[in-house]
Amino acid sequence: MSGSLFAPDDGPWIERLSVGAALLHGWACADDVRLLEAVDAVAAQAPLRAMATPRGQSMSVGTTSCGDWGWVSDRHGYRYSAVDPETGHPWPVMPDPLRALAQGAAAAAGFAGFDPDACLINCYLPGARMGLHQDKDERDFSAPIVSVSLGLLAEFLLGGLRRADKSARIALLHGDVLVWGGPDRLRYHGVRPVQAGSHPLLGARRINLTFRKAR
DNA sequence: TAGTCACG
DNA sequence: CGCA
Repeated sequence: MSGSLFAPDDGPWIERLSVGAALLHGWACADDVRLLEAVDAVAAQAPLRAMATPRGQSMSVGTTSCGDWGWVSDRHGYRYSAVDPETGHPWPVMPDPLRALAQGAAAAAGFAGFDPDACLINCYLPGARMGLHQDKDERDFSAPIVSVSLGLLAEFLLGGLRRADKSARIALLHGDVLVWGGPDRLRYHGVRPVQAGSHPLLGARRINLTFRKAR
């Protein structure tokens, strides 16, 4: 005998949260080193930076992107851009391990055929957070959102379709993948301030990868 | 309103 | 902590 009677210890397992949302526990754990190497390669070409909100305030997360489109924010608003505004260069190509992970996770959650053209990379140091918001800068909402967590624990907030709706608190651990789409595609969501800590692979940080179909 | 902060 |  080995392991707990109450928690699986032999690989990923899928928790269905609602009709269009699923939490894939530990889905990315087996590939974590490869994924982190890919993220580092992207960040070497398109450095993480704190973006400004349209009201001029600095976001607490460090952000970069890869793929055909990158999500950007400045005084002009939120939008997708084909080039990194910091360098004027196109975003780095989406590394194959990242694309494959997103496609596999989407399929496992019931969204076969997901073909992301944008991967937003957010780096959370302790204290960093993400306010409640909707992902609504994409052209159409038929494709799901695939969110991969690496490193420090995050307390994720999954709200409803209206800002005032109550949010559920979901613990996101290293390797967890959260997928939401269909009737849940426009759910408000956010991340509570990340608590201090240290992860064996990533140290004192959390990396989140968010895959979208922007166009 | 992908933000912060004051107030109860 | 929730609200404005």
